Amino acid sequence: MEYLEAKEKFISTWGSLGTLWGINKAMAQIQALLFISTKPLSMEDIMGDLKISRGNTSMNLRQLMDWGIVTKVLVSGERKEFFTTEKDVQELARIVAKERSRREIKPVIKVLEEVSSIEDNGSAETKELIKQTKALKELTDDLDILMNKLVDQKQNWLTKSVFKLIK
Amino acid sequence: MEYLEAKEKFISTWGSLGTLWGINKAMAQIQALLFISTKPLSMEDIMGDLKISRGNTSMNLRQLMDWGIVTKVLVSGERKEFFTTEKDVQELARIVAKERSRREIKPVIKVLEEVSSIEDNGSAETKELIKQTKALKELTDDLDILMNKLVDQKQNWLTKSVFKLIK
DNA sequence: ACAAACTTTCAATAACTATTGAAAGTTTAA
DNA sequence: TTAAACTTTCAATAGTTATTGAAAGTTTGT
Repeated sequence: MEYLEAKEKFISTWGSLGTLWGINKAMAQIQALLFISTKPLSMEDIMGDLKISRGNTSMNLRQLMDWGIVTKVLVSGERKEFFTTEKDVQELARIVAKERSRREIKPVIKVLEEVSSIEDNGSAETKELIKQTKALKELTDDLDILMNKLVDQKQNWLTKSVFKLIK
Repeated sequence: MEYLEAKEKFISTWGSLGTLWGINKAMAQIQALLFISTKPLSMEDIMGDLKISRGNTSMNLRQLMDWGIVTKVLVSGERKEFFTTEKDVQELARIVAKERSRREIKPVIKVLEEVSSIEDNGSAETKELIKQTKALKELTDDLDILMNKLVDQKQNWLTKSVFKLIK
């Protein structure tokens, strides 16, 4: 496989994986492109390479910056703006985990809490609703805490400590 | 909050959370409804309760059965089919983790493997592509293995062992 | 073998989400 | 202060995915 083919394969796969970590295709592709680039890229570079419009590029770069995954860099002697992404996969995972927890998991936990604490009027239906949402709340809580903790251990958390425990 | 309001809140929240675990709204809502129901429900019951069409109900029930989350049950004296979902959250998490790994993560790992093992022709671009996709491949691999292992420890895995390690 | 009771399929369409591109906005250099 | 170089915004539109509903298919009881 040639460089160009491999690059395209990577970008398109990463793009369609976007949904898995909750972002859209263009956003994931821009991130992928920056991730394997040896130097910061301008908006022109990105538009040209991914064949997407200026507007689309602008909006998705902004979102990536909101996530904290992409940052603007100044290239001296250049007027236009250039962009890079976090290059360290561990750090990338931390950011994504934190953001998804904040944006998606936390709000769900809040609803589960509310629902599971309605008053028990004695009916079987109410009892079941309380029981099941409580169980779901506890699981979601545990997973969220685990995710955040794992991802806080800055270096080598996975291989270092967790694996030996559960092998 | 009354039972009905709580029930609706739970179903709609769980439904919109569907994307988080990679299924569509109707599918997640059907599962939610079954999850808090005290008895198996028929297609009529589900259509009526969620106000969705017969076709939609049929297709999404089928998908839930493909995932292994919902099963048909026979209710004696009844001609129509009834459905229940796995009621244990731990077991539910196991099934979902296994399926997502198989359907989404494994294929991505395969592509990352292919891309990261292209021949190094010495150029900086190629070196970067190899380096970064390799790092991504290793992280994804680790997370996938971790997810599957955690979820294999049938009972209490979370609270029991992992938490004390990383607290 | 028939028909009633039920489920599945799938083409049409509705609903939603992403993308474009041109106009408006901003920054910079002279 | 002007205008060129650049970025952002957003209404229009394209593209994608979900939903409907009616026809076709299946099963069961008589």
